[in-house]
Amino acid sequence: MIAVKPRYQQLKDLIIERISRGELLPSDRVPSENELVESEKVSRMTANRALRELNNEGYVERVAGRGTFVADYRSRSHLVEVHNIADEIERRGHTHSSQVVRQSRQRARGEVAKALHVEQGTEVFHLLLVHYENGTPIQIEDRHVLTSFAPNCLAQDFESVTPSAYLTGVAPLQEAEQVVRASMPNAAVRQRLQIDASEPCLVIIRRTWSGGRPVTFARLHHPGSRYELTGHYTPPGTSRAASGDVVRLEKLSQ
Amino acid sequence: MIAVKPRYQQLKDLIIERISRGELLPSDRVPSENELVESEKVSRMTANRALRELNNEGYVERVAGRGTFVADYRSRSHLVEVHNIADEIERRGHTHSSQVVRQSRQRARGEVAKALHVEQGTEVFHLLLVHYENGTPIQIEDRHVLTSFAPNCLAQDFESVTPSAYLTGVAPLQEAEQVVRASMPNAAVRQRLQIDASEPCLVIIRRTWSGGRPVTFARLHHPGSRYELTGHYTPPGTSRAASGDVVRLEKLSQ
DNA sequence: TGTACTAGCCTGTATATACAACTTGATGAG
DNA sequence: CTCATCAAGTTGTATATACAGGCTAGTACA
Repeated sequence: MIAVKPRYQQLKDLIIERISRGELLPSDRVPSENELVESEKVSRMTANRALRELNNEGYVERVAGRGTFVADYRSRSHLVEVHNIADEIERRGHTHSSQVVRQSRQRARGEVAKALHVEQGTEVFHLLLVHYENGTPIQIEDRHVLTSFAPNCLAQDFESVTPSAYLTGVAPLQEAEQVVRASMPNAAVRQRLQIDASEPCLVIIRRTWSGGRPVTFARLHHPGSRYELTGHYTPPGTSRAASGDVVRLEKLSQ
Repeated sequence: MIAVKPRYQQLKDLIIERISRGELLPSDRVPSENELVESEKVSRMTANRALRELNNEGYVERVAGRGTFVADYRSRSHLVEVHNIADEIERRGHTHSSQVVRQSRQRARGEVAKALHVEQGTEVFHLLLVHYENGTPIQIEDRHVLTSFAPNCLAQDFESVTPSAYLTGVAPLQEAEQVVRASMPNAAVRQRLQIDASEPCLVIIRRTWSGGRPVTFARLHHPGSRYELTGHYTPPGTSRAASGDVVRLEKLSQ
């Protein structure tokens, strides 16, 4: 990277930097175009391009006549397709509840240490909880979190605020990796999900990054008969098809 | 939509229109900024904004000094996360092969008709094939295609070109919806995938749209022990993390 | 013939300017 | 006190202009 970056990109980097170091928080006001013209000695069109692109990319929200504001992490998380199970259930009009099974400090071993890029034996938080939809178990969340990322993780009441919601509130999750597989659960999982030995699980293994390093590692087990993962993809720039047009796929006989 | 669209958006719509009606094909040259200045009576900056945004959105590729060209549908398909199983296998350095089980016309019934938004009994193409990775079955592709979308579907040799590759070549797939679930396969599926009765399947049910309506409907069965779905998400505008940094998750003991 | 060079087109960026539309808060009239 | 109006600041768009740098084809030169 010997070549100097273009001016508008420098402005974008500057603002992204301020956001990701927590200097600018969600809904905070970002310098206006004219203020950037003053402070950064650029033309208004250059400042406009920087802010416009940050808007397209979901970092900020712009309101004509008011200004530019840091976007809520939550509204940006759809980019990452990281669904919050509680929101998902609420959206279906059902009631969500959860039960914390374990909430402790633990030494990271094996794949947990590897996934989080830390030395074997490093202290991490370990959360184990079961999520219920209308009282029926729908997900086991087995999550490890870097202690440096969320220092007061032990004090949280994760039965009222889900770990996912809490973590996206602590800092923006900038990157995510997930693996989805189908597998037969062991006895402990079966018991917690209240399923019998013949039912498979949909398992999601997910790592999320913040500030350039992995900060959480989660294994999510779902009963195959009660949960499915849905995704809808439209290329950007297309006028959105009315989502009412999307017909819910019915249960398949196969 | 009473308000007139901004000029740059009109230009974008114009070009997207030409692309999606097949007037402009992949790698075709798109009018240059100066040509748009002439023909559409706009300033060069407005033409620049239109083409630049189309580039960001993956519709076109721009090369300084040469011009602007329609992007290959394939390079855009990552947006849709529609992986071509053959490419995926090749990327792992393995060999892909496939066997056509059925390739016929059929009358759409039940959920197929519903999914494709056609009347019960409408003629559609039905494809059933098995994909192999190094000779081991890895996917059953059970796909229905609108006859109007791909008229010469029966003449295709789908053992040399996968349906996915063929269909993205026919026209750009503009929208996709997929559902992922874990379920126990029936005997027919078990036999084709060469798995025993205790192994679950990862099932992907996918509809893709083109020109505003659903054109294909596919059910993809994978052996749970041999296939997993991976996804990696980065918000746009971030300088890409070196992908070598992404550590492959190892098999979990559960 | 072959090679070097250049003119001309292209994208990429940056600036200055202009006007429209929206929002908010202050100001002034009733 | 209340309401209408207005001024100032903000984003959104559009234009004209300028220069840098990449690419290509054709031309001039050896």
